[in-house]
Amino acid sequence: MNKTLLAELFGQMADLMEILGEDRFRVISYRTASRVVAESTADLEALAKAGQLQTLPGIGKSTEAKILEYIQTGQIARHQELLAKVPPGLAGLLRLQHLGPKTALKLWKELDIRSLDDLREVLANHPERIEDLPGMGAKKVALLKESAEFTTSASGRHRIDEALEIAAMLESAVKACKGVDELALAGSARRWRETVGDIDILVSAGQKSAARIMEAFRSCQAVTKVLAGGQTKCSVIVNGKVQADLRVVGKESFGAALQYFTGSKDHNVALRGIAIKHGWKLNEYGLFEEKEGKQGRRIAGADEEGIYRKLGLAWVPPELRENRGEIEAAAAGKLPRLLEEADIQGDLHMHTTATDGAGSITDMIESCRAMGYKYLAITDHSRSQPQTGGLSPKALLEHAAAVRAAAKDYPDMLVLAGTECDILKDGTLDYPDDVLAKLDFVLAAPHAALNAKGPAATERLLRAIANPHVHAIAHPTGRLINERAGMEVDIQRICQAAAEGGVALEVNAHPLRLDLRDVHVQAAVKAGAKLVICTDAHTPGPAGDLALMRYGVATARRGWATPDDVINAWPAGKLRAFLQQRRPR
DNA sequence: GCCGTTTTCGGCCCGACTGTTTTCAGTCG
Repeated sequence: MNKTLLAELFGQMADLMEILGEDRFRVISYRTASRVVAESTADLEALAKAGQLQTLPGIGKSTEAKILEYIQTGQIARHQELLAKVPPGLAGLLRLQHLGPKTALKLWKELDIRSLDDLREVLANHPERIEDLPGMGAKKVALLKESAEFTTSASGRHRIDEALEIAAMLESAVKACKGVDELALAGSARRWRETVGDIDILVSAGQKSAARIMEAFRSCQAVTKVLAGGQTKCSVIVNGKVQADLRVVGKESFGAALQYFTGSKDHNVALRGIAIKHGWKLNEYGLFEEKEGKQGRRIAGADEEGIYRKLGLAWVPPELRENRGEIEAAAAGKLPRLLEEADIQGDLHMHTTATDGAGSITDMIESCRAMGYKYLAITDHSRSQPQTGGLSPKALLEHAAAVRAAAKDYPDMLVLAGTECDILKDGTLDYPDDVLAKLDFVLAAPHAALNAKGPAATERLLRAIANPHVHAIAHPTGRLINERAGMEVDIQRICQAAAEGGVALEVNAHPLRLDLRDVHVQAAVKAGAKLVICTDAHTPGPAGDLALMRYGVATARRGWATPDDVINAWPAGKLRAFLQQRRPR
């Protein structure tokens, strides 16, 4: 069964139902089902067999029946019914900005527009037909033209590192403005999601300064277009591709606005539900008492902590705000002490000039020392990666000797001679066991045949985990964000095997990889598997690739990882003991 | 369609901005 396809199916059903004007809460249910299926790390078929699907939040009787139907027949009758009522391409119109379900319905019924291509054709040749529809006009047509173009050229989500770079530029421009009291990054960037749809910046300032701050924001050099600009809110496009929003609120509302605009939406909806139970109302201006349906006294709002406290919750780190159990944990005082960047004691995945790295062995040791690390591992590529200059067994052993020789000059550092050894297609390793046995640290990693799905991909990793010389699996799925989906594996089996075998799973910190991803980390933590967070550095210097550690730490935090779960947050002695228990006796 | 320390029925988050309007509907986050 394909989870991604099932999730898309539920999403498309929601779109079609929305166009048909069906009950909006029912539509929300289908969107929830889509998200839960997409994010689930559980084996849905096993859950289905056990009659346990309804234990998933947001999955009830009706959705369970539809999942069962999908497993058995590969389709859902209700989906087919919807497709019979609405042209399937119509849902594609909803991807456009300024075009929602009502407009899509109107375009179809009045002008027989059935797809994005149809819409483009009419916009190009007969725009007056759209302009003359009730509720439409010249400006609306111009907006649609623009978003039809934008959707092909520059839509979608942007990598977190790219988003943070743009955010920093915007922040410094706004910060320089007089009258800015507080400034913070909000949205999914503050939550450190792996991709960001748009950048949200929040400022507190007096009313008199708001207009000037807006102006500073929209006149930033990199701003290529202003989408909207009101009294308190301004939306722009930066570098022709990334949307950024600025909101200005009063000081008394800054915490409420920060909470509100940080999201996620699901987290906020749950918080609002708690407020309602108390007879209060929560919005971006504060937490308010309500009297006879009217907004009463503000009881919190200046800072986030106050809002969570009033609602009976511990303050929730932004990385956890996805409504994946953090609210229950915050209510019970059981939020984990999340891993922090300062906990990291070393980096165990990096390359040198021996293969495709840019620094020498000593460059990398010096760089790690400058990072304040206590240990590192040099892990160059194996022979099946000829494009990287992968090492033959003989070259590998010579390289290991060179690493150990260099390490003698650094008695304060633990330097491990290692490898990033290919996991071949059948799950065997690129070096024989007797070669691997001579190393201090063996990272095994899949590099080729990365579009494998199902049991074969899972078995491949399980076989690598079973090798007694392997200490950790690097970038286990091989996905590249926005470029390659990677292997679809049964993550729960992988985590189980890793936990039992004492093999760590890497959270590759490169913002192109972030592999394991957040929900996989959460599955690993739950299974008791240990993690190792590494940068896969190919350049030396504390400002080079080694500095990417923060993305890995953030991803681990999003998966609820504590320092105890992460072997390179441990002291050197404990790490050594962990690695040595793998040695076959 | 889901869900339940007020509920198995009756709720389900809330406000800003825009365009086409003349008090509001649609879209967005």
